[in-house]
Amino acid sequence: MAEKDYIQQRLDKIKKIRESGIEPYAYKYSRSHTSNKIQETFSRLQGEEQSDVSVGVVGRLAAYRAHGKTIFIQLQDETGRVQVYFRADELGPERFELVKQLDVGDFLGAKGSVFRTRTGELTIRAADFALLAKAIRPMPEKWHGLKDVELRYRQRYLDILSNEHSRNIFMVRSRVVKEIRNYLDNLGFMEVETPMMQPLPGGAAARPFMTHHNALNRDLYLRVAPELYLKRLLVGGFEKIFEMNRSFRNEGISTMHNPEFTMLEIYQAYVDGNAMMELMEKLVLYLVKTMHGGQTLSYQGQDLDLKVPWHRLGYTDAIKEQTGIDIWQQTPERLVAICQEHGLEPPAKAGRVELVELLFESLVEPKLIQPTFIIDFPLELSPLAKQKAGAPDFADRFEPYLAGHEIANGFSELNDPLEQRRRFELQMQKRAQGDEEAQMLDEDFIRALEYGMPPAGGLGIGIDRLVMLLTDSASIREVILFPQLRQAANVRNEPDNPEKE
RNA sequence: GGGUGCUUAGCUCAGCUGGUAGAGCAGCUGACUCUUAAUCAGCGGGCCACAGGUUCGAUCCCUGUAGCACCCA
Repeated sequence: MAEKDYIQQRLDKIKKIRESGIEPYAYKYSRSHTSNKIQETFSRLQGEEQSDVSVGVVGRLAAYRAHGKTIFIQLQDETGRVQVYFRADELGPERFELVKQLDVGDFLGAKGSVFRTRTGELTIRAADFALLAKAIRPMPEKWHGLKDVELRYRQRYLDILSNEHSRNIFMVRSRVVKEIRNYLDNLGFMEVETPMMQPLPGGAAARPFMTHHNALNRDLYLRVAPELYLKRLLVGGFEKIFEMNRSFRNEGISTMHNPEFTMLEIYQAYVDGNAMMELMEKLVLYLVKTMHGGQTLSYQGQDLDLKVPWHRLGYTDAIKEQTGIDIWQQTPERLVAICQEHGLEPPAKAGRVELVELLFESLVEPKLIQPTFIIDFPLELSPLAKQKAGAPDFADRFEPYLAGHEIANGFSELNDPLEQRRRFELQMQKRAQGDEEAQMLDEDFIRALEYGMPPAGGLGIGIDRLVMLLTDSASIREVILFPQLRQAANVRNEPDNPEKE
Protein backbone atom coordinates (compact mmCIF):
# COMPACT_ATOMS: atom_id res chain seq x y z
CA MET A 1 0.00 0.00 0.00
CA ALA A 2 1.22 3.47 -0.80
CA GLU A 3 2.71 5.49 2.01
CA LYS A 4 0.09 8.20 1.80
CA ASP A 5 -2.68 5.61 2.09
CA TYR A 6 -1.16 4.26 5.30
CA ILE A 7 -1.05 7.74 6.72
CA GLN A 8 -4.61 8.50 5.62
CA GLN A 9 -5.85 5.32 7.31
CA ARG A 10 -4.16 6.30 10.55
CA LEU A 11 -5.50 9.84 10.34
CA ASP A 12 -8.98 8.41 9.88
CA LYS A 13 -8.47 6.35 13.02
CA ILE A 14 -7.34 9.41 14.93
CA LYS A 15 -10.48 11.23 13.83
CA LYS A 16 -12.61 8.33 14.99
CA ILE A 17 -10.80 8.16 18.33
CA ARG A 18 -11.25 11.87 18.92
CA GLU A 19 -14.94 11.57 18.06
CA SER A 20 -15.29 9.03 20.83
CA GLY A 21 -13.92 11.67 23.23
CA ILE A 22 -10.37 10.40 23.57
CA GLU A 23 -7.28 12.47 22.92
CA PRO A 24 -4.74 10.29 21.09
CA TYR A 25 -1.73 12.33 22.28
CA ALA A 26 -1.67 12.17 26.05
CA TYR A 27 0.35 14.14 28.59
CA LYS A 28 1.51 11.33 30.83
CA TYR A 29 0.89 7.91 32.24
CA SER A 30 1.86 6.58 35.60
CA ARG A 31 4.28 3.68 35.36
CA SER A 32 4.99 1.42 38.32
CA HIS A 33 7.27 -1.09 36.56
CA THR A 34 9.52 -1.23 33.54
CA SER A 35 9.35 -4.37 31.41
CA ASN A 36 12.37 -6.00 32.92
CA LYS A 37 11.15 -5.08 36.40
CA ILE A 38 7.95 -7.01 35.68
CA GLN A 39 9.98 -10.07 34.79
CA GLU A 40 12.11 -9.75 37.93
CA THR A 41 9.32 -8.97 40.35
CA PHE A 42 6.80 -11.59 39.25
CA SER A 43 9.01 -14.43 38.12
CA ARG A 44 7.64 -16.57 40.98
CA LEU A 45 4.06 -16.52 39.75
CA GLN A 46 2.97 -20.03 38.82
CA GLY A 47 -0.04 -21.70 37.24
CA GLU A 48 -3.31 -19.86 37.75
CA GLU A 49 -1.78 -17.56 40.31
CA GLN A 50 -2.35 -13.87 39.74
CA SER A 51 -0.63 -10.91 41.39
CA ASP A 52 -2.76 -9.09 43.92
CA VAL A 53 -1.13 -5.79 43.09
CA SER A 54 -1.92 -3.86 39.98
CA VAL A 55 1.00 -2.61 37.88
CA GLY A 56 1.26 0.21 35.36
CA VAL A 57 3.43 -0.16 32.27
CA VAL A 58 4.11 2.03 29.27
CA GLY A 59 5.74 1.56 25.92
CA ARG A 60 5.42 1.28 22.20
CA LEU A 61 3.09 -1.33 20.80
CA ALA A 62 5.53 -3.78 19.24
CA ALA A 63 3.33 -6.78 18.45
CA TYR A 64 -0.42 -7.15 18.04
CA ARG A 65 -2.24 -10.49 18.10
CA ALA A 66 -6.02 -10.32 17.99
CA HIS A 67 -8.33 -13.32 18.59
CA GLY A 68 -11.87 -12.14 18.31
CA LYS A 69 -12.78 -11.00 21.78
CA THR A 70 -9.29 -11.14 23.23
CA ILE A 71 -6.19 -9.33 22.09
CA PHE A 72 -2.56 -9.82 23.06
CA ILE A 73 -0.05 -7.08 22.52
CA GLN A 74 3.54 -6.55 23.45
CA LEU A 75 4.67 -3.22 24.81
CA GLN A 76 8.29 -2.32 24.27
CA ASP A 77 10.04 0.08 26.58
CA GLU A 78 13.71 0.89 26.97
CA THR A 79 14.31 -2.24 29.02
CA GLY A 80 12.53 -4.80 26.89
CA ARG A 81 9.04 -6.07 26.18
CA VAL A 82 6.06 -7.08 28.24
CA GLN A 83 2.84 -8.69 27.10
CA VAL A 84 -0.57 -7.17 27.80
CA TYR A 85 -3.83 -9.07 27.55
CA PHE A 86 -7.14 -7.38 26.70
CA ARG A 87 -10.54 -9.04 27.12
CA ALA A 88 -13.75 -7.66 25.67
CA ASP A 89 -15.79 -8.88 28.63
CA GLU A 90 -13.56 -7.07 31.11
CA LEU A 91 -13.10 -3.82 29.23
CA GLY A 92 -16.57 -3.41 27.82
CA PRO A 93 -17.43 -2.85 24.17
CA GLU A 94 -16.33 0.79 23.95
CA ARG A 95 -12.90 0.33 25.46
CA PHE A 96 -12.37 -2.86 23.50
CA GLU A 97 -13.24 -1.01 20.31
CA LEU A 98 -10.40 1.41 21.09
CA VAL A 99 -7.99 -1.52 21.45
CA LYS A 100 -9.04 -2.55 17.97
CA GLN A 101 -8.06 0.89 16.68
CA LEU A 102 -4.49 0.44 17.90
CA ASP A 103 -1.61 -0.15 15.54
CA VAL A 104 1.91 -1.43 15.92
CA GLY A 105 3.95 1.67 16.68
CA ASP A 106 1.44 3.40 18.96
CA PHE A 107 2.49 4.37 22.47
CA LEU A 108 0.29 3.02 25.24
CA GLY A 109 0.01 2.75 28.96
CA ALA A 110 -1.77 -0.16 30.64
CA LYS A 111 -2.71 -1.13 34.18
CA GLY A 112 -3.68 -4.47 35.62
CA SER A 113 -2.63 -7.52 37.55
CA VAL A 114 0.12 -9.85 36.43
CA PHE A 115 -0.39 -13.50 35.58
CA ARG A 116 1.31 -16.22 33.65
CA THR A 117 -0.29 -17.47 30.45
CA ARG A 118 -0.66 -21.14 29.58
CA THR A 119 2.49 -20.87 27.54
CA GLY A 120 4.31 -19.41 30.51
CA GLU A 121 4.66 -15.75 29.59
CA LEU A 122 4.25 -13.15 32.31
CA THR A 123 1.39 -10.96 31.13
CA ILE A 124 -0.57 -7.98 32.35
CA ARG A 125 -4.30 -8.45 32.36
CA ALA A 126 -5.44 -5.00 31.34
CA ALA A 127 -8.05 -3.53 33.66
CA ASP A 128 -7.46 -0.16 32.05
CA PHE A 129 -5.26 1.37 29.42
CA ALA A 130 -4.64 4.63 27.60
CA LEU A 131 -3.45 5.62 24.17
CA LEU A 132 -0.46 7.90 24.70
CA ALA A 133 0.59 8.66 21.15
CA LYS A 134 -0.75 7.45 17.83
CA ALA A 135 1.80 6.65 15.13
CA ILE A 136 0.72 7.52 11.62
CA ARG A 137 3.47 5.78 9.71
CA PRO A 138 3.98 2.02 9.59
CA MET A 139 6.86 0.55 11.55
CA PRO A 140 9.71 -1.43 9.93
CA GLU A 141 9.18 -5.14 9.41
CA LYS A 142 8.63 -6.84 12.75
CA TRP A 143 10.81 -9.86 12.16
CA HIS A 144 13.70 -8.63 10.01
CA GLY A 145 13.79 -5.13 11.46
CA LEU A 146 15.26 -2.33 9.39
CA LYS A 147 18.07 -3.71 7.23
CA ASP A 148 18.66 -0.97 4.68
CA VAL A 149 21.94 0.58 5.85
CA GLU A 150 21.13 3.97 4.45
CA LEU A 151 17.75 4.13 6.14
CA ARG A 152 19.27 2.86 9.37
CA TYR A 153 21.62 5.85 9.40
CA ARG A 154 19.25 8.48 8.05
CA GLN A 155 16.40 7.43 10.31
CA ARG A 156 18.33 6.12 13.26
CA TYR A 157 15.25 6.22 15.46
CA LEU A 158 13.80 3.42 13.36
CA ASP A 159 17.05 1.48 13.63
CA ILE A 160 17.21 1.62 17.41
CA LEU A 161 13.55 0.91 17.88
CA SER A 162 13.58 -2.14 15.62
CA ASN A 163 17.13 -3.53 15.90
CA GLU A 164 18.23 -4.65 19.32
CA HIS A 165 21.82 -4.91 18.14
CA SER A 166 21.97 -1.23 17.25
CA ARG A 167 20.22 -0.23 20.43
CA ASN A 168 22.81 -2.19 22.36
CA ILE A 169 25.76 -0.53 20.61
CA PHE A 170 24.65 2.89 21.79
CA MET A 171 24.01 1.68 25.30
CA VAL A 172 27.54 0.26 25.34
CA ARG A 173 28.86 3.53 24.00
CA SER A 174 27.18 5.43 26.78
CA ARG A 175 28.64 3.10 29.36
CA VAL A 176 32.12 3.33 27.87
CA VAL A 177 32.03 7.11 28.12
CA LYS A 178 30.73 6.92 31.65
CA GLU A 179 33.35 4.37 32.71
CA ILE A 180 36.12 6.48 31.23
CA ARG A 181 34.97 9.49 33.24
CA ASN A 182 34.78 7.29 36.30
CA TYR A 183 38.21 5.87 35.77
CA LEU A 184 39.87 9.24 35.24
CA ASP A 185 37.95 10.77 38.10
CA ASN A 186 39.27 8.07 40.39
CA LEU A 187 42.78 8.92 39.28
CA GLY A 188 42.23 12.52 40.19
CA PHE A 189 41.78 13.97 36.71
CA MET A 190 39.56 16.99 36.20
CA GLU A 191 37.33 17.31 33.17
CA VAL A 192 37.49 20.65 31.36
CA GLU A 193 35.84 22.22 28.34
CA THR A 194 37.85 24.29 25.90
CA PRO A 195 36.74 26.11 22.75
CA MET A 196 35.41 24.22 19.80
CA MET A 197 35.46 27.48 17.85
CA GLN A 198 39.06 28.53 17.52
CA PRO A 199 40.77 31.47 15.78
CA LEU A 200 43.50 29.09 14.64
CA PRO A 201 42.88 25.38 14.22
CA GLY A 202 45.77 23.69 15.98
CA GLY A 203 46.79 20.45 17.60
CA ALA A 204 46.60 18.07 14.67
CA ALA A 205 47.50 17.73 11.03
CA ALA A 206 44.08 18.12 9.51
CA ARG A 207 41.97 20.44 7.40
CA PRO A 208 39.47 22.41 9.42
CA PHE A 209 35.90 23.55 8.91
CA MET A 210 35.59 27.27 8.81
CA THR A 211 32.78 29.43 10.07
CA HIS A 212 32.17 33.10 10.67
CA HIS A 213 31.11 35.05 13.71
CA ASN A 214 28.95 37.93 12.55
CA ALA A 215 29.08 40.19 15.62
CA LEU A 216 32.86 39.88 15.91
CA ASN A 217 33.16 39.90 12.14
CA ARG A 218 35.84 37.28 12.24
CA ASP A 219 36.42 33.84 10.81
CA LEU A 220 36.62 30.98 13.25
CA TYR A 221 37.51 27.35 12.81
CA LEU A 222 35.89 24.32 14.33
CA ARG A 223 38.64 22.65 16.29
CA VAL A 224 40.54 19.73 14.84
CA ALA A 225 41.80 18.98 18.36
CA PRO A 226 41.65 20.59 21.80
CA GLU A 227 45.36 20.04 22.41
CA LEU A 228 46.74 23.58 22.40
CA TYR A 229 44.09 24.81 24.82
CA LEU A 230 44.61 21.94 27.21
CA LYS A 231 48.31 22.71 27.28
CA ARG A 232 47.51 26.33 28.12
CA LEU A 233 45.75 24.90 31.15
CA LEU A 234 48.94 23.07 32.12
CA VAL A 235 50.63 26.45 31.97
CA GLY A 236 47.89 27.71 34.25
CA GLY A 237 48.74 25.11 36.84
CA PHE A 238 46.12 22.41 36.39
CA GLU A 239 48.06 19.16 36.60
CA LYS A 240 45.71 16.35 35.61
CA ILE A 241 43.06 17.28 33.09
CA PHE A 242 41.02 15.73 30.32
CA GLU A 243 38.45 16.70 27.77
CA MET A 244 36.13 14.24 26.05
CA ASN A 245 34.13 15.85 23.31
CA ARG A 246 33.78 16.52 19.62
CA SER A 247 36.47 17.55 17.18
CA PHE A 248 35.94 18.23 13.49
CA ARG A 249 38.04 17.46 10.45
CA ASN A 250 37.13 18.53 6.97
CA GLU A 251 38.29 15.37 5.29
CA GLY A 252 37.04 12.27 3.59
CA ILE A 253 34.41 9.99 5.07
CA SER A 254 35.20 6.31 5.44
CA THR A 255 34.53 3.34 7.66
CA MET A 256 37.14 4.83 10.02
CA HIS A 257 36.40 8.55 9.62
CA ASN A 258 33.43 10.77 10.38
CA PRO A 259 33.83 14.55 9.95
CA GLU A 260 32.85 15.06 13.57
CA PHE A 261 34.18 12.57 16.02
CA THR A 262 34.69 12.23 19.73
CA MET A 263 38.14 12.46 21.15
CA LEU A 264 39.40 12.06 24.66
CA GLU A 265 42.51 14.08 25.39
CA ILE A 266 44.33 13.58 28.67
CA TYR A 267 47.24 15.60 30.05
CA GLN A 268 49.26 15.01 33.14
CA ALA A 269 52.02 17.30 34.39
CA TYR A 270 55.40 16.00 35.59
CA VAL A 271 55.21 12.68 33.73
CA ASP A 272 56.36 11.66 30.26
CA GLY A 273 54.87 9.64 27.42
CA ASN A 274 55.63 6.34 29.16
CA ALA A 275 53.18 7.18 31.91
CA MET A 276 50.55 7.91 29.29
CA MET A 277 51.18 4.59 27.58
CA GLU A 278 50.56 2.86 30.86
CA LEU A 279 47.44 4.91 31.44
CA MET A 280 46.22 3.99 27.95
CA GLU A 281 46.71 0.25 28.24
CA LYS A 282 45.28 0.09 31.73
CA LEU A 283 42.27 2.17 30.77
CA VAL A 284 41.47 -0.03 27.78
CA LEU A 285 41.99 -3.19 29.80
CA TYR A 286 39.66 -1.79 32.44
CA LEU A 287 37.00 -1.06 29.83
CA VAL A 288 37.30 -4.52 28.30
CA LYS A 289 37.04 -6.15 31.71
CA THR A 290 34.07 -4.00 32.65
CA MET A 291 32.24 -4.54 29.38
CA HIS A 292 33.20 -8.10 28.56
CA GLY A 293 34.37 -9.55 31.83
CA GLY A 294 37.73 -10.75 30.56
CA GLN A 295 40.90 -9.40 29.08
CA THR A 296 40.24 -10.56 25.54
CA LEU A 297 38.13 -9.07 22.83
CA SER A 298 36.86 -10.51 19.59
CA TYR A 299 36.92 -8.00 16.79
CA GLN A 300 35.86 -8.88 13.24
CA GLY A 301 36.89 -12.49 13.75
CA GLN A 302 40.22 -11.64 15.39
CA ASP A 303 40.90 -12.38 19.01
CA LEU A 304 42.70 -9.55 20.76
CA ASP A 305 44.49 -10.04 24.05
CA LEU A 306 44.56 -6.79 26.01
CA LYS A 307 46.68 -7.93 28.91
CA VAL A 308 49.23 -5.34 29.96
CA PRO A 309 51.88 -4.40 29.18
CA TRP A 310 51.22 -4.13 25.47
CA HIS A 311 54.00 -4.75 23.00
CA ARG A 312 56.27 -1.74 22.31
CA LEU A 313 57.83 -1.48 18.87
CA GLY A 314 59.93 1.28 17.34
CA TYR A 315 58.58 2.99 14.23
CA THR A 316 61.75 2.30 12.29
CA ASP A 317 61.96 -1.31 13.51
CA ALA A 318 58.34 -1.91 12.60
CA ILE A 319 59.01 -0.94 9.00
CA LYS A 320 62.16 -3.03 9.02
CA GLU A 321 60.16 -6.05 10.17
CA GLN A 322 57.78 -5.74 7.24
CA THR A 323 60.20 -4.72 4.50
CA GLY A 324 63.57 -5.89 5.76
CA ILE A 325 64.88 -2.43 5.06
CA ASP A 326 66.32 0.29 7.23
CA ILE A 327 64.45 3.20 5.74
CA TRP A 328 66.81 5.88 6.96
CA GLN A 329 69.68 4.34 5.03
CA GLN A 330 67.85 4.69 1.71
CA THR A 331 67.89 7.49 -0.81
CA PRO A 332 64.52 9.05 -1.66
CA GLU A 333 64.75 7.42 -5.11
CA ARG A 334 65.24 4.03 -3.49
CA LEU A 335 62.26 4.68 -1.18
CA VAL A 336 60.06 5.42 -4.21
CA ALA A 337 61.21 2.14 -5.71
CA ILE A 338 60.45 0.28 -2.49
CA CYS A 339 56.96 1.77 -2.44
CA GLN A 340 56.41 0.67 -6.01
CA GLU A 341 57.70 -2.82 -5.27
CA HIS A 342 54.88 -3.06 -2.74
CA GLY A 343 52.30 -1.84 -5.19
CA LEU A 344 52.11 1.69 -3.80
CA GLU A 345 52.02 4.84 -5.87
CA PRO A 346 53.69 7.65 -3.94
CA PRO A 347 52.69 11.19 -4.95
CA ALA A 348 55.26 12.80 -7.25
CA LYS A 349 56.39 15.47 -4.79
CA ALA A 350 56.55 13.19 -1.76
CA GLY A 351 59.62 13.83 0.36
CA ARG A 352 61.55 11.29 2.35
CA VAL A 353 59.34 11.41 5.40
CA GLU A 354 56.13 11.25 3.34
CA LEU A 355 57.45 8.12 1.62
CA VAL A 356 58.30 6.56 4.96
CA GLU A 357 54.87 7.47 6.26
CA LEU A 358 53.26 5.85 3.24
CA LEU A 359 55.24 2.66 3.81
CA PHE A 360 54.30 2.62 7.46
CA GLU A 361 50.58 3.20 6.89
CA SER A 362 50.33 0.72 4.06
CA LEU A 363 52.60 -2.08 5.17
CA VAL A 364 52.85 -1.87 8.93
CA GLU A 365 49.52 -0.62 10.29
CA PRO A 366 47.36 -3.44 8.89
CA LYS A 367 49.70 -5.99 10.51
CA LEU A 368 49.35 -4.54 13.99
CA ILE A 369 46.54 -6.76 15.18
CA GLN A 370 47.43 -7.44 18.80
CA PRO A 371 47.73 -4.32 20.94
CA THR A 372 50.99 -2.62 20.07
CA PHE A 373 52.50 0.73 20.88
CA ILE A 374 54.47 2.08 17.97
CA ILE A 375 57.04 4.40 19.53
CA ASP A 376 59.70 6.84 18.41
CA PHE A 377 58.05 8.55 15.44
CA PRO A 378 60.01 10.76 13.05
CA LEU A 379 60.22 14.21 14.57
CA GLU A 380 59.06 15.84 11.36
CA LEU A 381 55.69 14.10 11.75
CA SER A 382 55.38 15.20 15.37
CA PRO A 383 55.53 19.00 15.64
CA LEU A 384 54.09 19.15 19.17
CA ALA A 385 56.10 16.33 20.74
CA LYS A 386 59.33 16.48 22.62
CA GLN A 387 62.46 15.10 21.00
CA LYS A 388 63.52 11.66 22.08
CA ALA A 389 66.45 11.94 24.46
CA GLY A 390 69.62 11.18 22.53
CA ALA A 391 67.82 10.88 19.18
CA PRO A 392 66.99 14.38 17.95
CA ASP A 393 65.41 13.23 14.67
CA PHE A 394 62.78 11.26 16.56
CA ALA A 395 59.96 12.21 18.87
CA ASP A 396 59.12 10.76 22.25
CA ARG A 397 55.77 9.81 20.83
CA PHE A 398 53.60 6.70 20.63
CA GLU A 399 50.52 5.42 18.88
CA PRO A 400 48.66 2.34 20.08
CA TYR A 401 47.32 0.02 17.38
CA LEU A 402 44.62 -2.59 17.72
CA ALA A 403 43.24 -4.78 14.95
CA GLY A 404 45.25 -2.80 12.42
CA HIS A 405 43.87 0.56 13.42
CA GLU A 406 45.36 3.54 15.18
CA ILE A 407 43.17 4.27 18.18
CA ALA A 408 45.20 6.91 20.00
CA ASN A 409 48.23 9.14 19.87
CA GLY A 410 50.36 10.49 22.66
CA PHE A 411 53.71 11.88 23.61
CA SER A 412 55.93 13.71 25.97
CA GLU A 413 54.70 17.22 25.38
CA LEU A 414 57.10 19.72 23.93
CA ASN A 415 57.46 22.49 26.51
CA ASP A 416 60.45 24.40 25.14
CA PRO A 417 58.96 27.57 23.64
CA LEU A 418 61.90 28.23 21.31
CA GLU A 419 61.92 24.69 20.00
CA GLN A 420 58.14 24.83 19.58
CA ARG A 421 58.49 28.00 17.53
CA ARG A 422 61.10 26.31 15.35
CA ARG A 423 58.74 23.34 14.79
CA PHE A 424 55.86 25.61 13.86
CA GLU A 425 58.10 27.43 11.42
CA LEU A 426 58.96 24.12 9.75
CA GLN A 427 55.24 23.42 9.53
CA MET A 428 54.62 26.81 7.98
CA GLN A 429 57.27 26.04 5.37
CA LYS A 430 55.44 22.84 4.50
CA ARG A 431 52.24 24.80 4.33
CA ALA A 432 53.80 27.27 1.96
CA GLN A 433 54.78 24.29 -0.17
CA GLY A 434 51.15 23.29 -0.43
CA ASP A 435 50.66 20.93 2.51
CA GLU A 436 47.21 21.95 3.66
CA GLU A 437 47.43 19.74 6.71
CA ALA A 438 50.57 21.35 8.06
CA GLN A 439 49.97 23.16 11.31
CA MET A 440 49.76 26.91 11.66
CA LEU A 441 51.97 28.96 13.92
CA ASP A 442 49.98 29.89 16.99
CA GLU A 443 51.64 32.92 18.60
CA ASP A 444 49.22 32.96 21.49
CA PHE A 445 50.09 29.38 22.30
CA ILE A 446 53.82 30.07 22.08
CA ARG A 447 53.38 32.99 24.43
CA ALA A 448 51.72 30.65 26.91
CA LEU A 449 54.67 28.26 26.65
CA GLU A 450 57.00 31.18 27.25
CA TYR A 451 55.44 31.60 30.69
CA GLY A 452 56.53 28.03 31.35
CA MET A 453 54.74 24.72 30.92
CA PRO A 454 55.67 21.84 33.18
CA PRO A 455 56.88 18.64 31.60
CA ALA A 456 53.81 16.60 30.79
CA GLY A 457 52.53 13.53 29.07
CA GLY A 458 49.55 13.80 26.75
CA LEU A 459 47.25 11.27 25.16
CA GLY A 460 44.41 11.53 22.65
CA ILE A 461 42.06 8.58 22.21
CA GLY A 462 39.53 8.18 19.43
CA ILE A 463 36.41 7.26 21.34
CA ASP A 464 34.48 6.20 18.26
CA ARG A 465 37.17 3.74 17.25
CA LEU A 466 37.40 2.43 20.78
CA VAL A 467 33.66 1.84 20.80
CA MET A 468 33.97 0.09 17.44
CA LEU A 469 36.41 -2.34 19.04
CA LEU A 470 34.25 -2.87 22.08
CA THR A 471 31.12 -3.49 20.01
CA ASP A 472 32.77 -5.42 17.17
CA SER A 473 31.58 -2.82 14.66
CA ALA A 474 33.19 -2.70 11.23
CA SER A 475 32.22 0.88 10.46
CA ILE A 476 32.47 4.05 12.51
CA ARG A 477 28.94 4.83 11.36
CA GLU A 478 27.64 1.97 13.42
CA VAL A 479 28.77 3.68 16.60
CA ILE A 480 27.75 7.26 15.79
CA LEU A 481 24.05 7.90 16.26
CA PHE A 482 23.66 10.27 13.35
CA PRO A 483 26.66 9.84 11.05
CA GLN A 484 27.31 12.38 8.36
CA LEU A 485 25.80 11.40 5.00
CA ARG A 486 25.35 13.12 1.70
CA GLN A 487 22.10 14.90 1.18
CA ALA A 488 19.50 12.34 0.22
CA ALA A 489 18.16 12.78 -3.28
CA ASN A 490 14.56 12.52 -2.19
CA VAL A 491 14.39 14.47 1.05
CA ARG A 492 11.45 16.81 1.24
CA ASN A 493 12.65 19.34 3.80
CA GLU A 494 15.69 20.57 1.98
CA PRO A 495 17.22 23.44 3.92
CA ASP A 496 16.97 25.97 1.12
CA ASN A 497 14.99 28.16 3.47
CA PRO A 498 16.76 27.92 6.83
CA GLU A 499 15.11 31.10 8.12
CA LYS A 500 11.72 29.52 8.72
CA GLU A 501 10.43 30.10 12.20
C1' G B 1 39.93 10.95 -6.53
C1' G B 2 39.60 5.60 -9.00
C1' G B 3 37.18 0.60 -9.30
C1' U B 4 33.21 -2.91 -8.23
C1' G B 5 28.34 -3.79 -6.61
C1' C B 6 23.42 -2.36 -4.99
C1' U B 7 18.69 0.79 -5.57
C1' U B 8 11.76 -3.36 -7.29
C1' A B 9 5.13 -2.16 -2.49
C1' G B 10 5.61 1.24 4.10
C1' C B 11 9.44 -2.91 5.54
C1' U B 12 12.26 -7.74 4.22
C1' C B 13 13.19 -9.76 -0.40
C1' A B 14 12.25 -12.83 -5.38
C1' G B 15 11.93 -11.62 -10.58
C1' C B 16 14.98 -16.90 -16.05
C1' U B 17 17.42 -15.36 -22.68
C1' G B 18 13.96 -8.15 -23.27
C1' G B 19 7.27 -9.41 -23.82
C1' U B 20 4.23 -3.62 -18.86
C1' A B 21 5.75 -7.33 -11.75
C1' G B 22 5.59 -11.47 -7.27
C1' A B 23 5.96 -13.42 -2.02
C1' G B 24 6.15 -12.67 3.30
C1' C B 25 5.39 -8.96 6.95
C1' A B 26 2.48 -4.51 7.55
C1' G B 27 -2.68 -2.67 5.92
C1' C B 28 -8.19 -3.32 4.98
C1' U B 29 -12.81 -6.79 5.45
C1' G B 30 -14.63 -11.19 7.86
C1' A B 31 -14.05 -15.59 11.53
C1' C B 32 -11.82 -16.71 16.20
C1' U B 33 -12.05 -15.54 24.55
C1' C B 34 -4.48 -17.97 26.46
C1' U B 35 -1.64 -15.94 21.45
C1' U B 36 4.10 -15.95 20.77
C1' A B 37 6.69 -14.09 13.53
C1' A B 38 -0.98 -16.52 16.15
C1' U B 39 -4.15 -18.97 12.48
C1' C B 40 -7.93 -19.22 8.45
C1' A B 41 -10.73 -16.83 4.14
C1' G B 42 -10.92 -12.65 0.98
C1' C B 43 -9.25 -7.61 -0.80
C1' G B 44 -6.27 -3.46 -1.95
C1' G B 45 -1.36 -1.52 -2.63
C1' G B 46 4.18 -0.28 -7.78
C1' C B 47 7.21 6.62 -11.48
C1' C B 48 10.87 -1.24 -10.89
C1' A B 49 16.16 5.41 -7.84
C1' C B 50 16.27 9.47 -11.72
C1' A B 51 17.32 11.20 -16.96
C1' G B 52 18.45 9.80 -21.73
C1' G B 53 19.54 5.93 -25.56
C1' U B 54 18.95 1.07 -28.30
C1' U B 55 14.49 -1.80 -29.56
C1' C B 56 8.15 -3.20 -32.38
C1' G B 57 8.59 -3.54 -27.01
C1' A B 58 13.13 -2.09 -21.35
C1' U B 59 12.66 -3.61 -14.18
C1' C B 60 16.06 -6.44 -17.51
C1' C B 61 20.75 -4.11 -22.58
C1' C B 62 23.80 0.78 -23.12
C1' U B 63 25.17 5.92 -21.34
C1' G B 64 24.82 9.57 -17.70
C1' U B 65 23.22 11.37 -12.76
C1' A B 66 22.12 10.64 -7.48
C1' G B 67 22.37 7.94 -2.94
C1' C B 68 24.42 3.78 -0.37
C1' A B 69 28.02 -0.24 0.43
C1' C B 70 32.76 -2.45 -0.22
C1' C B 71 37.76 -2.24 -2.16
C1' C B 72 41.87 0.82 -3.80
C1' A B 73 44.74 6.02 -3.42
